Amino acid sequence: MPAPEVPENRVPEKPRLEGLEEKWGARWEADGTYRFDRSKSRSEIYAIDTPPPTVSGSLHVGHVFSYTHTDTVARFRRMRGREVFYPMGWDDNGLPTERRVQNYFGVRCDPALPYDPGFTPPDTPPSPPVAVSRPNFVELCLRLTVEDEKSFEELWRRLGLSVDWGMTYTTIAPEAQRASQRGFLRLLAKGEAYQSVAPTLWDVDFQTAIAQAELEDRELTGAYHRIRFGGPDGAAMEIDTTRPELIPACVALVAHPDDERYKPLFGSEATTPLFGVRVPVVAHPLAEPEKGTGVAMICTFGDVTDVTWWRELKLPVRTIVGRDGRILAEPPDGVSPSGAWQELTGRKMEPARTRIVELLRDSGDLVGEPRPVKHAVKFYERGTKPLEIVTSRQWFIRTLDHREALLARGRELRWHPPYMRARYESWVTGLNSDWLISRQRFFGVPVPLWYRLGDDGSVLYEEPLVPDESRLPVDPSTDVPEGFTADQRDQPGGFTGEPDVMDTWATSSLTPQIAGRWADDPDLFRRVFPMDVRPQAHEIIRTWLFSTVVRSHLEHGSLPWSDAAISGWVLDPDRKKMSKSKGNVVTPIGLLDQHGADAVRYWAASGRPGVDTAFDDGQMKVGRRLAIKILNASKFVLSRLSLLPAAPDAFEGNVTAALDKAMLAGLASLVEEATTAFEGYDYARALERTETFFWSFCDDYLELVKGRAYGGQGDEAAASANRALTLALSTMLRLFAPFLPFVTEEVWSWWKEGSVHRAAWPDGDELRQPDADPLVLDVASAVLGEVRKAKTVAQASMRADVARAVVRDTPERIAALMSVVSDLCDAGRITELVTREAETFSVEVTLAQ
RNA sequence: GGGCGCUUAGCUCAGCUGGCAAGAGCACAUCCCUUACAAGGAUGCGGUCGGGGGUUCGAGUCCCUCAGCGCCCACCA
Repeated sequence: MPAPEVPENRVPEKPRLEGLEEKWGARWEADGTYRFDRSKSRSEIYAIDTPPPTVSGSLHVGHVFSYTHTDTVARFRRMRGREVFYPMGWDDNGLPTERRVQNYFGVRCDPALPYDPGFTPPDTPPSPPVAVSRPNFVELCLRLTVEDEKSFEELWRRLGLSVDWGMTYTTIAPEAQRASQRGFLRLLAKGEAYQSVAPTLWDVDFQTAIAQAELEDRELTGAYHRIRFGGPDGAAMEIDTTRPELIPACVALVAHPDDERYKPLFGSEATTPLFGVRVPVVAHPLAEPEKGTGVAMICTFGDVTDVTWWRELKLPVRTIVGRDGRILAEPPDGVSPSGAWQELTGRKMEPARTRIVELLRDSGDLVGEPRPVKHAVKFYERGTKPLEIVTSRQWFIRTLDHREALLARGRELRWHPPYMRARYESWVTGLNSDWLISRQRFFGVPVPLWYRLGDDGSVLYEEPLVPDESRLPVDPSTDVPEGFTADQRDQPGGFTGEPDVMDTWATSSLTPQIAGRWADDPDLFRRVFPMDVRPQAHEIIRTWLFSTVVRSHLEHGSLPWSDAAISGWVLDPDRKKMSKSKGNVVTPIGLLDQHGADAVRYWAASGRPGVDTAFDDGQMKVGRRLAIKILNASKFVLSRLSLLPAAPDAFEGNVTAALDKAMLAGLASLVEEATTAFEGYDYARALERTETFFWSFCDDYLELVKGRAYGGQGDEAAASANRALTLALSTMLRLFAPFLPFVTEEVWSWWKEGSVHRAAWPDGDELRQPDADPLVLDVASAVLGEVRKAKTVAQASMRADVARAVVRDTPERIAALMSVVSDLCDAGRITELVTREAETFSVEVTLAQ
């Protein structure tokens, strides 16, 4: 049978990985391969709530790791026939951007300054920094983030993320601000957002309030100071404290109600050393008799326990710490401005502590010497100084009232891996305050409110002026509330703008609403919400995941998504989390240059869901080798086939050989296993199984079938082999496509029309042959292995001829072996194959001379 | 203080509902230029599955307990 004319053989002579990323990246963009079709209905769509990376920093290996995980799932779902809604977002509002802009341009924001339309930043950052208005500052933030976002997009394209780049959002853009402000106003209308003047955690460097979710504990070395107070009965009362500088802020001494030592003193008064202020001795169950002397001083405010005591015992306030972290100029009520106060005022905490210890030692009120102690101190996670507690007016969203409902939402959500839910549970269970969303910062979404001013110029906070939703987004510092004119700003009887912005989480908690264009495109929103999956890292369960659940629960009465896929961290080889500060970060673009995108993705996809994974460039080399192997094996399968460029059915023919059927049966099981794994978000298992199958396919099946495929056993036998080979290749390419999008697309293009990434995910049922016996391939592989071993032991080439091979095995396996004798003899170059029944398997090999 | 996870070859890890005379890759050793692949291929060396106890015909796999590591949470004067 003469081979038909081949118009063009698309299999390259020497397949290479080089150039595939540029080639296919451009093609996917031109063809709109990953473009989202918004005409599809909710049930046809698979919607992903992509984490928007913080653009004021750089993408690191950890990002590459976790975004690859999501991309494999997106590609799987797309091939399964879902229309995948997979936008990218950039988180560009908030403190990180402010800090970067300050350093990059050498500016600082002064909200009191007027806007300067002609402002251009100096060429080199000046020191000290130039003060600029808030609108000027915001302009600079926008200018810098646009640049960052370009480079981020470039990296993601190199990595091969299958996002629709036409749907990108940013958290500072007007659309995001509109969604964020709308969400806030609706909570305000429902009474779920409220303002309160209360002691809150305060960062003295950033000079802003901090939410519970942004706290972290750090171990510091401090010292217990035993301090003598004047007791009510004339005797001394001693307390232990790590913060003696707060003595002037002391408002009471406290002991446990059942503490017999102090029971008689409750209700009487003690006197503070140095300041001579009389403070009550009170009882509260939080005081621990075993700790120190059993008596503690309550200050306003040294820590959150002080706040609890102060609130529950209705104590007065003696504020001594200012918002800049220094001791105030004016002493609190009852403290004399002369004497010890003069020694402390204006000092920061550390110097104040040093000084007051000297004073106490001089006055004889320090008992013994300070005893060093290691203790946990609360910090803002981005901060460098311990947090103080400052009384201020702040905005909150109610969470405590909804604790049970939020726990129920956590149980409704499907977690991958499931044990990650424990982190959510412990966070929600441990909530101790509502969600503080206002920040005294500049580059963020403004709290969209104004306040009426009284005739005396006082701010009437109780009467916020609310903009109509149609006006959003508004900036209260420049926009004017309905019914007022600009010249009434900050005038008695006029209005004033709310100066605060919302915390970045208050906006990013709405990523499903922002990406789905809740405020601007209700039709789209209905098609994508609630979404299918939130992929994210475990460290931000208490912030991003939690806050998103809160917003969706309060606004829509539902979960924001049905599944949460939690990824782990990348650890450096010393098992520490990779981070910039440790100086062990490898740049992602360098990795892609060195190993190639498919190889890097292979490493990433090998990391189990939720599991912290070691950075391992050995794995990337393995991934690269796998990609090369796919090129070469594909070339073998396709290159000699005469009908190559024609349609897939050019390889029509029946699979008749037992060996081919056995291989396809194994492949069918693989497809089912990979599908199940992917549906449970276990991409790593899908990859591992596919890879294992592929290597044994190459090592054993390909070797066994080679001679027959070339026509060594006649046309019909060759047809079976070639049919099975192409079927297997087509299947494996699709199984690998989510992981290795570039190399699979390349091979696909050699013989198929369209993108492999829009091809249908394989179906195990279509591969399975009715009378397949998997044993055939197993036995043949085992015998082939023994023959190879014999050749290796004899230090002979694999081409060496085998004069005679005696296979001993069970009758069942011998029967299976009989159906592949010709293939086996071809592959092993065996002249004579003899079988003997035996209990255990063995092969006796005699090489030809 | 409470909780979660991990502990399997030198290294990085699989091992899902108990059947494994314990697996992969890397590294290492020996051999092989074989027409898919020498930036390859073949073969091999290497582990009493953290310790102890229990359930079971049978445990890396289930239960108890101890230890180490990591993380999450906690009102840590």
